Amino acid sequence: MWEELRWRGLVHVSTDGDALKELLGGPPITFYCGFDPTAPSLHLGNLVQLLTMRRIQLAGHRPLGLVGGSTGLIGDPRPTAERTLNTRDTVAEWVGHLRNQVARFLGAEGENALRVVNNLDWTAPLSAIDFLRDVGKYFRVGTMLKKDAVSARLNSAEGISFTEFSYQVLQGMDFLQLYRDYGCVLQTGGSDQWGNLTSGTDLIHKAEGTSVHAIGTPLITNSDGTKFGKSEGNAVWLDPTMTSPYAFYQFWLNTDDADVIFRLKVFTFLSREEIESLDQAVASEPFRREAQRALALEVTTLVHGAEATEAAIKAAAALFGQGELTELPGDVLDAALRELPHVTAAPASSVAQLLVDTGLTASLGESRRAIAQGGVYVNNAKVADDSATIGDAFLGAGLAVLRRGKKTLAGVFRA
RNA sequence: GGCAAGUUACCCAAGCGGCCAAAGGGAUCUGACUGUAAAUCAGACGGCUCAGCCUUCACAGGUUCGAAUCCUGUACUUGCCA
Repeated sequence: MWEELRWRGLVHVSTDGDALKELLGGPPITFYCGFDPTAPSLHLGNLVQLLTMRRIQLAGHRPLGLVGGSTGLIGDPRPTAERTLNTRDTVAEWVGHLRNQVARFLGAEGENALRVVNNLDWTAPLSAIDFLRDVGKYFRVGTMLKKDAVSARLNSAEGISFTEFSYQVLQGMDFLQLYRDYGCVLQTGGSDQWGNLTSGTDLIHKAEGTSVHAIGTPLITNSDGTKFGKSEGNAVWLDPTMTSPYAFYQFWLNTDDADVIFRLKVFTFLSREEIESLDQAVASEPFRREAQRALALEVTTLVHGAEATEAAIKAAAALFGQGELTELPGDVLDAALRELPHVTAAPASSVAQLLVDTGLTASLGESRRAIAQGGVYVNNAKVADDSATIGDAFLGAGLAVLRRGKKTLAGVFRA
């Protein structure tokens, strides 16, 4: 198991490797990973953790999925800037969403079924005095200041609030609580969380005299230096209402050659042999994008299921196909457009406004610019005039394909 | 609590009375080339009823024909001292 994780590149930092190897190769242990509600949905960064947990679960170990009902109210310090606090209601609502998402990826059946816990359950009843006496005494300020996230902020013009500074203590408490309640001896998380992970192992060492473990997975980056997990500048979410399965599939399909093998290791359950064979394919026939197709298929199926994935593939085939749109059966095109952002509109609607309505552009000015730059198409015909209306461009079934650039599409249905 | 410095568009960062919708870099978008890659080159990058107009340079007032630039107050941030 340990070797498997290492081969997939999932271990960036960890506590003692030999001990972990033994632990993961031995009888079932209980381990946990936490997810803070910073948004209504988890994103691709969280997916790394979810799949890592699943791998460890498949080796027979018992996962605890922690949702950060309390830590989400405090905010994990980011290196750049202080977070804006969300209301308690908002956080509580997001916690609910995260619970469901976490449950989707981890088996709920059998000996080592997923158990979901919420750190608000043990944090909320704690008084400030108890917190400072029973927990605070174990933490040395010098150590706390050395954590990367904290020191980065201290050295910045932004500074850090006491609230965010305290975050590591809360996360340390979580690990201790889970150790006591469930015998949890391993925590996984992103390597940017390393300071918070060790906060827990240190606390348990001091409070209980036991050594427990932590694994930090690497931060996923793109080889060209841009930020991973952004499509069109927006985050890629696991929630299908926030990122459609179609957009999700497209995101993976557009993976850079230089990154695709690494992604397959991290984000799919394909075997070593299968991935190595795809590696060959990238080297010998890159233009076929076999590895990208496999990646997009696997990950979309994991997150959205086989049915939604099939619809996304069919939609892509229809919209990116070589043939004329008019030659496509009406129902195929109709289904494809429903996978995309779409609106209904009257023939008198201007193309520029429809671009805004479908989210292809952010403002009319941007629409005009895009048209002037020759980047807007209706049913694959370039729009030349920024005052154009959708007019009679509707195809037989009363729909039209709006495109910006090469691959950003939207559907328009006749009102 | 005292003293000092700072707050510019998505991010970093210039500007220090008119030539400023505001240099430069990054990110992003479009075009060319391609494989719905990458790299490279070119253009765009506040909003609009777009040869013009409107709203921006922390916030609120003021000085001035004219302010991102000067003055006053407020908020926030940082550093040093207590």
